[in-house]
Amino acid sequence: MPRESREELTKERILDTAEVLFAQKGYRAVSVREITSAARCNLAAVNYHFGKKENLYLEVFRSRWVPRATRIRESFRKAAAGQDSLSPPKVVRALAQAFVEGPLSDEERLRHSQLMTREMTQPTRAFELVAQEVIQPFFKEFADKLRSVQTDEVGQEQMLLNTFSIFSMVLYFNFARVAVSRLTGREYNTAFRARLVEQITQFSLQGLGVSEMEA
Amino acid sequence: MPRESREELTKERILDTAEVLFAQKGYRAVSVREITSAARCNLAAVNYHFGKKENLYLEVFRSRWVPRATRIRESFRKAAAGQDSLSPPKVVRALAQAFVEGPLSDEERLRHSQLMTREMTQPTRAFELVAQEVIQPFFKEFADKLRSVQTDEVGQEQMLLNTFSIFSMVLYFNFARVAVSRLTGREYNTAFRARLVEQITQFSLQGLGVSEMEA
DNA sequence: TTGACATTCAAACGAACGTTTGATACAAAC
DNA sequence: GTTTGTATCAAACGTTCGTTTGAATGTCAA
Repeated sequence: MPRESREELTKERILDTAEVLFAQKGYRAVSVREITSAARCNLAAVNYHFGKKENLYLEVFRSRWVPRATRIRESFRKAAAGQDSLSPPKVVRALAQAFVEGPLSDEERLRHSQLMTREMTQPTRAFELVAQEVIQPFFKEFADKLRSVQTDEVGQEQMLLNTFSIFSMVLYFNFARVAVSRLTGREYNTAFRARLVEQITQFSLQGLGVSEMEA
Repeated sequence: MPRESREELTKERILDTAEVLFAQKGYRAVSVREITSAARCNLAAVNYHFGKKENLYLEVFRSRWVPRATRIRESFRKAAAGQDSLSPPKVVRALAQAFVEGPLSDEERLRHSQLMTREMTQPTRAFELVAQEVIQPFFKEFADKLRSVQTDEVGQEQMLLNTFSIFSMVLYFNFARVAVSRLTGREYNTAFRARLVEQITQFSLQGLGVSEMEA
């Protein structure tokens, strides 16, 4: 058996398994023994390939999470570019679709949101990676695109907060699916996900159907 | 020294300390030794007063989290009742204020959101308590109040999803404050919290300032 | 065939974990 | 004064943790 393929097989298997378990239970709740036995390899393999457990966690973000975030971003870019003429509703819908219906499988989407939510609630060293390489550039791209098609002038901070508002819904409907499912009584199937895209888009764009403002 | 006060002092000190640490680091990442040494009591005190670590975690929700959630709910009720005539903007603003500027101190608010977010992402036995005694009745009360002042008819599921959308922002701007602070460059002081209430209210009610819908 | 290198493995390391134990201190009840 | 029940304490329990070790195995170049 060729050397490289064998080496990579174990290493890749550990990364795949570790990502699933870290997303499900969090860093501390997953033991190295649990990872290696699920990945069908020896206990010492983690330390051999990654040095220590913490490095494995970082490598999961580098080699799995970031590429997947890039796929989402490209999906958004593609959905937005596919339109003849862009408008704010189309940009927002493209974002919601990329995240909720996008290129990921259902399991991937759940994992992705869980890992990201974990880093947002209690940042580790992986947060630097996530913030610099993914969140910041993505926010910038989305805000630029939205600004370019909006008629009225909107300040930079207002733009950023609007982006956060949209992202909060996108993330929430993914990571809190247990609570959402329980309270709505609906499973996260294709129909419900389409419904959520509609909800995020419409809610972001027309609020609660109230035109007059001020309390 | 009277019997009850001594007993309660230690027990209450453990609960206070445990809540802070569980909120900061999560259940698994906090050891019983860490709690008892921070609470200045003996290691065995946790098992004496609560039986085991898991029961302590549940008791934190029962005796600390739920009462605080009740205070928030009463704050919302009061803010909404204080108005002469209710309107959707006033109801939404009352909710955002109750959560972001409400009766809690800044540390309390952070703890509250962190514990809730943890239970939403990976529910434990505490989630049942939270869902039944707090989230469900609160959602119902908010939805009823909003429906009663809305002119047009809105379905029950639509109402629920709208509530989720608002709550997603409220929760997100609390629990993800590290990310929000980093990307906006603003601290979570009084001024910024007032700004966030404005953002949540306005965003919920008028969207992005776009009146025409459909993509 | 030999030597160098990469990978896997069973076994063990010390440290930290949740929990239990039995002694001690102390206030109230008899 | 003795008994009873509650709370605290130091110490130890057995288990699990992340990590290390050194031998065994396999692969390729010389």
